[in-house]
Amino acid sequence: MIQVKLPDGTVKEYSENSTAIDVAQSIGERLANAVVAAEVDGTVCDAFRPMKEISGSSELSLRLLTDRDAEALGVMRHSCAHIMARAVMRLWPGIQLAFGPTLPHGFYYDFGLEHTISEDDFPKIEEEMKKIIKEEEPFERFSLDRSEAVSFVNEMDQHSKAEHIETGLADHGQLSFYRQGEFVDLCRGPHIPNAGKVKAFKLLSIAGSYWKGDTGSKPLQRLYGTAFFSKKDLKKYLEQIEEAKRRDHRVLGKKLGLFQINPEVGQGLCLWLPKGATIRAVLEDFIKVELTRLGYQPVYSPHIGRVELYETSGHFPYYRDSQFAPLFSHDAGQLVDFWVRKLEEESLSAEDEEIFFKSSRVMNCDFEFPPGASREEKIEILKAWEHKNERYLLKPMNCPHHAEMYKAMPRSYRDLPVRLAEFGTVYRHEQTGELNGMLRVRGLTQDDAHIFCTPEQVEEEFRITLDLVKFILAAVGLDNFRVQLSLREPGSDKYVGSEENWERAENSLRKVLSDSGMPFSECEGEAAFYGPKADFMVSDCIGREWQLGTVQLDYNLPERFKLEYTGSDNQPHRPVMIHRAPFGSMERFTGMLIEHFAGAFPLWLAPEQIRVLPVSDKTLDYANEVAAELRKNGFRISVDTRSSKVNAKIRDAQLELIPYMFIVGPKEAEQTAVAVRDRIDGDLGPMPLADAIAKLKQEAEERLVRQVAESSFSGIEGQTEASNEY
RNA sequence: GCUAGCGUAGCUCAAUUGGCAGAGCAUCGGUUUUGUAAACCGAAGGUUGUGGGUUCGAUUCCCACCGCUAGCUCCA
Repeated sequence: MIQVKLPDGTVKEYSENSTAIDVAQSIGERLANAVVAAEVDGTVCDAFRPMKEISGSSELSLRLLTDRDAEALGVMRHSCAHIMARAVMRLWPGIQLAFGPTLPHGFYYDFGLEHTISEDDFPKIEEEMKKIIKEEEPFERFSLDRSEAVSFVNEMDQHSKAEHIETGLADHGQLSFYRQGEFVDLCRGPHIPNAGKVKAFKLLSIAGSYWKGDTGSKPLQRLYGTAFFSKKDLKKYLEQIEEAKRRDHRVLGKKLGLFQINPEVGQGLCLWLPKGATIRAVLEDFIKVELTRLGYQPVYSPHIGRVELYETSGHFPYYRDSQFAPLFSHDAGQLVDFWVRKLEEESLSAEDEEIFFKSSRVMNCDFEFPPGASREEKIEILKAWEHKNERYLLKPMNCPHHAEMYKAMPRSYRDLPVRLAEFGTVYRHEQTGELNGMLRVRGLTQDDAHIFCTPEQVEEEFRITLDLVKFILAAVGLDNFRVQLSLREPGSDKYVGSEENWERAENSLRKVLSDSGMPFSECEGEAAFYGPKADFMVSDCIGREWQLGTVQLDYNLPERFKLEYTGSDNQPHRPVMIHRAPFGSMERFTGMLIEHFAGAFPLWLAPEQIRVLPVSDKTLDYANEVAAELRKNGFRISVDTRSSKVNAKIRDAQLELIPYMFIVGPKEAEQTAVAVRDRIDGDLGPMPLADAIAKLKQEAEERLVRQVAESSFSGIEGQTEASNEY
């Protein structure tokens, strides 16, 4: 017998092999039908599996999960992924199963298949899935030991699964499988009792992927879908996706004339149109005031720098693939650069080298190879030539420039921390497929700064910086964020700096984050190679997380640039560098904000804050007087001088999401008043112009955020990347 | 870069099963002088992303390229 404790505290006895469904049965037939999964001793599991097997004890606690429990949704979605794979297998035999995990809003399944699935195939697949669901066949679980499992999956021709058992699951003695009809899959589970529990589902999209994410391995097809316990929930979800599309920053950016990314200008190169540029300028002014308050000093650096600068910092050639190609002042620069790389790769034939050499002569190069020169000697000669000629890189980051500025004068411990700030524009040659509106671009401006401090000051500087990021996010009402503390990967040698420094840095960051009370998670292996970092992950309206602000510790660059300060002991010491960017980049931050506000910016950020609407041409003169007064008070405004009806002018201003309209006619002109219309609350009635100005001035100065479009997805809870697979 | 899909007027979208490319909004010109979400009349706007091919004929079918979108990989 086993003792089962239920959530209400009652304890009941059941026979040895009882399942959660048996327990539900003993309570009532309807409950037994409603059970989707179970939670035994806090672990979500199959409702049809003997509870003792899960708990390992004869005394256990049980929670029955029905369609009202969030945990049940993830279980059902994973079962739906199996059903989808089964349907695809029926339609196109020979499918190679890979992985099929649950996602926050759905699921996917990766598989290899000769036939290329397109969206036209979705109805067919969905039809087959419906058939499977209608049959309500049960899911069954069984385990095999390692050797049995390998031969079992090989018998089924699922060789990827066999490989996974050998590699990824090397430490598992027993492997579990789930069978549903003719479909069997290596899977950790849990699953729903039978396919009939899936009440509403939809295939969403198809994409390419790779076995275990390795681009060098075999390509797979990834089929995305989602499932819910009711048709209503599914419909709601699909409507929310539509809503998310409507507030897409690319759509709004075009409609509101904020920015443009124009193929004629170049991929990923953002053109800030006047209205978008205004928002950016306001944000920059806002942050500049804070930086001055915190003792930062402004600096400027050019958009290009010598390649040698980045060789010193270590960014070249390490990040060569994601940088724009160097600019060479000598015609043969490109040739020699390529030549060196071919020699380094040892992939240059004698004939090709002869062509290179002839070409270099044509291009007036002055180097010679001594007879019988070795590969190394040739590289040395070519590199010496390169160093003699100018090579520039479009600035991929600002740090090396700031490091040089630190070195511009001798530093004493009394001067530290030195905080150098710059809105620095950098260029990165991101892969074409990575580009995404303003959120991922090739030319971006970081609200960058580097703090040079003593090791003892790190903690305090980190704390101040965290507060700054928090303050700035709060100012725009972005409060849906978490901090990710990125640490070393234990045992890896890809990091620079001493063990002691890393230990100290990681502990400092952890301590400050704990003290701050901010929610944070630790992530091993995500650190930069030069130090640990804290990244602000902010959620957008379609549940995507974007890394905005970042604070990073760096022990590497001070070393490479030989930065020093004189300590109180009159000895040279090495400072620590803190890289930080509260917005991340102006592009990404503004893009996020457009979606966050769904284009309806608060008064302090709105590109056009007030529009003056004369009722007719007869009050144009007064409208212009009002406009002059508003401009004098620093507002960004315009006057709608068209000869159309007030209704039309209001409609246009409303659609352009302008926070306030001042409507003026003969009545207002007589009393130096304005009829105020609020974008949110509508007509506020007439008030003296001076009062209206005072009211809006206050609202702008307080940076009041009155309206934040609700996040569409806030209502839907899902597991974050639950991996039901092994 | 990879996989799949898409590309028609400034914008949103029609149409052509291969046979003169069409509407609304925006724009421009006129009429209208207007009170809290769309006044009326008219005009203009296109080598259907680019380049090839098949065809009597291609915007439609085929190929390549460019760009966009979703996802993968990447993000100092």
